[in-house]
Amino acid sequence: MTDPSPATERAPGQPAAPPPGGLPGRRYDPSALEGRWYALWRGRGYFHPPAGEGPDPYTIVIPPPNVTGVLHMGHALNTTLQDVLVRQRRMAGHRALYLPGTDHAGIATQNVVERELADEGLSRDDLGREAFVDRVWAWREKYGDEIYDQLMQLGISCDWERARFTMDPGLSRAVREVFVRLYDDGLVYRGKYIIHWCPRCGTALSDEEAEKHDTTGRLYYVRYPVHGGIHVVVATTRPETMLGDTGVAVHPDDPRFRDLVGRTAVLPLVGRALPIVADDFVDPQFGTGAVKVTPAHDPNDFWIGERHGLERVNVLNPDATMNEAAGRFAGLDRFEARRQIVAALEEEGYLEKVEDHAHAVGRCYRCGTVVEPYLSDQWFVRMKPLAEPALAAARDGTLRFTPQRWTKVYEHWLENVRDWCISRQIWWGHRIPVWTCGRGHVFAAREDPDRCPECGSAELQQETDVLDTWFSAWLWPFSTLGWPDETEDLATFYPTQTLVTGAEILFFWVARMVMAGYYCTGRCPFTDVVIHGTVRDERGRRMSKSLGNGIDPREVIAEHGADALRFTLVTAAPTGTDLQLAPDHFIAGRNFANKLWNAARFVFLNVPESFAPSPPEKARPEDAGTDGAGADRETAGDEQEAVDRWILHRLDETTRAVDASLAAFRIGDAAGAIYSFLWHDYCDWYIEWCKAGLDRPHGDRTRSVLLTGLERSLRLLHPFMPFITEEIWQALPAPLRAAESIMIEEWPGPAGWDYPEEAGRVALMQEIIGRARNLRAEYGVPPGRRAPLIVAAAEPKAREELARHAADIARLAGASETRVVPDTPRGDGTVVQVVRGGIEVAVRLADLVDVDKERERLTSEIRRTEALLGSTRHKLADREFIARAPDEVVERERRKAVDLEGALERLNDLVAALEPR
RNA sequence: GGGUGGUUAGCUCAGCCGGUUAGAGCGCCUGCCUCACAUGCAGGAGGUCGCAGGUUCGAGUCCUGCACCGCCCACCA
Repeated sequence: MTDPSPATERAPGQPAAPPPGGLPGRRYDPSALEGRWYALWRGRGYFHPPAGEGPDPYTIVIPPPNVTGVLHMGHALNTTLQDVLVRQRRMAGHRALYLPGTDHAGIATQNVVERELADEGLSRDDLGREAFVDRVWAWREKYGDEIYDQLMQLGISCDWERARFTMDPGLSRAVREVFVRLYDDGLVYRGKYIIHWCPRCGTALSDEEAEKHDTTGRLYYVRYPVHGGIHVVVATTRPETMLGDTGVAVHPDDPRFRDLVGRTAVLPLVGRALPIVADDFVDPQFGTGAVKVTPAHDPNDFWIGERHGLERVNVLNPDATMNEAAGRFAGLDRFEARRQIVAALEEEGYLEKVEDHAHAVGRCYRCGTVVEPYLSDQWFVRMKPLAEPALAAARDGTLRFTPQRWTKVYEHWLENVRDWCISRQIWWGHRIPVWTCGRGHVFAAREDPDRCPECGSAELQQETDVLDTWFSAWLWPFSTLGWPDETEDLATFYPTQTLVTGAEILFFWVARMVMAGYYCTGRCPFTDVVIHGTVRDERGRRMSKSLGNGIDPREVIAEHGADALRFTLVTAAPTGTDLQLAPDHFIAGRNFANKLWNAARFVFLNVPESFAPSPPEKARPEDAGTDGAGADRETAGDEQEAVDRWILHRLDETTRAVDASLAAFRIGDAAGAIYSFLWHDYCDWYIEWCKAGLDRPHGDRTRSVLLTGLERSLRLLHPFMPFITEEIWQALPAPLRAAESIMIEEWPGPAGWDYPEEAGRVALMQEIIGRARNLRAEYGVPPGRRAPLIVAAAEPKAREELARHAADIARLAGASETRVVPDTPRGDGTVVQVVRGGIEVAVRLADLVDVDKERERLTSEIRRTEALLGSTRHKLADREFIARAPDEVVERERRKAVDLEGALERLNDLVAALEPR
């Protein structure tokens, strides 16, 4: 960050960065000023709202990025959207808190440090638990705040004094508090169930952490002999698990197997006797209608086994190699075992057939390894009771989703929620606060205990597992504010208002936060959940490190500035659907910044430093009145007044549009409205109009409007492009600046500039000018050539109005003068364009171009075009060409032909127009 | 299997309560270095709104069905 002192030392009203009377350069250069402003804002405490009594708070908590992370486009989008909302509310007078922080990301971080260790030829076991955890902490100390620097570069207005980390002492205390409460309430339990096991990470995962990937696998049909020469055929996708089979199940009503129920099958390769049981779970339609039952390796089989008292035989080691129960296959990796078992089955005549089979395979969300359903002792949270208030909140509107459709997804998950496996067999994280004493008493405790509360035994053993990283994340909205203590921060800023996130963590995080919010604080932790899309590359692929298709936000900032990045991201993000981004897109944001910069330069060049702007008046009732009254009054106005009023009217319209869009979280629309106003209304029309208006009698009024328009636009734009708006705003005349920074300046509301009559009139003139420009372009009029523009209007009133603006119309249309007449002259080579409301514009071609020369030019152009079209058509008729040329070349030729046909038609029309009628 | 989003210009997308001639940005074509900006200005070309029905005076817009693409969920091994 750059030293802020140059900006702070500036005397009031004396902008230091831009030289007095103007802004430097024809191109906006963000590189130097962004860091300077950020340091200044932060130094002045704008990011740090006080707790306690005061104006309405507005709180957003950041979805804490993984401490291992570097800023990617997803973060840039997510945090920019949040920052827009926070900055806008801050300007609107709220005590806006944007609370930042990072997540310890248990498995992910442990993996990173383990990889680092591996490079040194070490494993975590070489270090031991304590040393390893120290090592992770050291890693965090070194790299953990990197993402903060990156967020600062983005201009995110987070309260860094309130930054939190999920393993902070305070948050760790909150984790323990919740765990113990849940434990005491009977909502946490321990048990031996089938969970998702990642053999690479060596830990259990929650259902959500096992990502389902559609895969084409194989379905193996295996014959299991039953005594008496008959056999039963079962189908399996994981033949290696058959070594753990302890039964065969069929549907109770299936006539094919009625006689088999109660008998035993023999497990091939192993020889174990398998009871054949009848169970409703079995689908007679699928496979052969008979299922091998492997209670230790399949959740369904586990429950079948429970119902029928089948043995559980675990054949896998935690690293997914076969264990000693696998007999001669022991020691093999699961997939190698699969190959060998299939081969053995085939050899021994047990394999009936193999079919391709599409199914979903779970993979570890951290390392991508195929997870194994695995029987083990784990800790779970009973979710049903917690889900109820969370579900009610969505149903009764306490909790709203934007876009709304996510409500259903959220509800569906909660309605079918299953218990949450929260224990992880890793070392980095919150260790489960449960102890067992020497006499077997098990208890949970908020503080590390000295002795067993039941028997006083000092021989205590703490659980070795740590908690799922989401077990701290689900407390985030209140643990960060001091909970379980009744802090002032908590009282002031909780519940929060808006949660902005991607859909991919709706279940992991959002739904669970709502559950924890109700359970711990009795309140919904936020009122609005805004779901934005995923950032994809130009081919629609998710941006990711492994694909190498990511665009690094830091590079975009370095090249184009943070404002350009923010603006492009926000405008490219449609509400709730994914956004595709090519690197070029950021040029649009950069260009807009440059456009604004130069508009400001124009204003400063045309307003003397000493100029004292007077605020534009509000419309009085008669201004906005009926046609008659308005028109009467208008006859009194000067020629620039309508345009001055028009731009103010448009500014108010824009202000309302921005407010409406932001209120509906259509943040891109809000940015688009400001863009369109600034570029197309303010720059393209108003500034051009003003170039004459400034020298007219009411030039100072126009100067005031020019300044007002710029100043209010800057405020509207500030949440989106904080740096450039501050830089320009600081160069404005002092009377326009109430606050010391635009960041804390008042958010503009509509100012009562309702001038629909003038707005309509200017729109008409824009159209007239547009038609006139079109005539010039169509007939290839050389730039310097001026000729009278004829504007015909039947209505006397309309003629009167148009006559008042004749000079501006002529100037902006590039005409020598504007002749306002009752009827359009016909014949004599006069060409006409219809505007609307009975108004037409016309020029005499002979005034503009040499008709004979033009006819000649057009004729030769027609000949050239015809020749080109001929050869293109010839090509397209050539079978050889069609067959051999690449598709896109043929397609290009096709389009070329269409274009040429259109051009030819136009040229012929033009020639016809040259002839006097 | 269930759910859900999409299909509109060459590309990326708007299009809200059904209502003028379907819009924007980028790209493309033509002409301009007009003293705020060539990161710009002006003009222009380009669309059977996925397909088929239906409702309606009127349909990108509402309804039904279909197709394709995507995402989420799911205990048929």
